[in-house]
Amino acid sequence: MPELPEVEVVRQGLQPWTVGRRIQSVTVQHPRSVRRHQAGASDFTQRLIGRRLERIDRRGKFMWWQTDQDEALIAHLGMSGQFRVVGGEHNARHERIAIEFEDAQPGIVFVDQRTFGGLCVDELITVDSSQMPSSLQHIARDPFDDRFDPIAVAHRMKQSRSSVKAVLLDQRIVSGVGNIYADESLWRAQLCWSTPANRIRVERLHELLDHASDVMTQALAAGGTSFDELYVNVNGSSGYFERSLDAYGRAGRPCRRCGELMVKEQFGNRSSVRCPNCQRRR
DNA sequence: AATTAGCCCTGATTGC
DNA sequence: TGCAATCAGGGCTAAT
Repeated sequence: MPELPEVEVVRQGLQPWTVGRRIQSVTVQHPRSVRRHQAGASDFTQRLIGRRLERIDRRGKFMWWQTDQDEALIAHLGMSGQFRVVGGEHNARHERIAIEFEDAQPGIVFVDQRTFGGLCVDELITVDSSQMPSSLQHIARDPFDDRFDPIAVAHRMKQSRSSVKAVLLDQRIVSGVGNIYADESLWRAQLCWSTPANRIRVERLHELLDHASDVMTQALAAGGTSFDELYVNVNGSSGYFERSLDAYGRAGRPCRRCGELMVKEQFGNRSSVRCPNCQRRR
């Protein structure tokens, strides 16, 4: 499940292969992968052909290229999206969109088994002195953003009666955190996922955000978390942060802090793993 | 307005 | 053995 560190690995991997190059052709092989582009697949293609990609940015789990027409080519990996650099013939399983460039260098393909991810073209606007795609205005700054304000975000979290995990996953409050790094952050902060955010001292919420930033920084340094071939870098290589995970995927195994057996619990229609001893339910 | 449940999707795994 | 149910879950929409 690509979250902020995995998306950042992909962004950095794509940069040298895409920025400064002009698009020659775009092939949409699956309509669902451009469903966010309201005007349809042919409009998507027409807006991109002949455009030069100027730079690639990211906020939370979204990334986008700025084109020489000052539009944004937005990408979200969803659950299983990948970008692969391909030279010559390519026909990968679950290949959804292919982009070729005017020079003779390799193109890129968007591969996505479950098609939760996708691409679209959108206008760029300036919000709060940051340039970003219009359709991503509701996405809050992530902990890697220079202007991320953990004190303000902690106070915003403190106002919610939802569970602290639901708030941590709310991309309108803080972006980039998904189920893996939410469980990791809560384990480090010794908080139970179900505790209402407004019942937690704001100082502890601030600490939780610091843990989130730390664990994602460490995951990025390790090249991200890979469980299987569903998350890989543009060259097909996997990250190795999985071996460093303390909570996610460790149900039934001893807590690395106290030795108690970790438990898996239902959280909405997904799951949470916590230590029943050092992440006590209030 | 705030919060939560449900939907989309495919393939590996589990259960009968 | 074979088929069906289950699980994974981000982001959006609908319902409460």
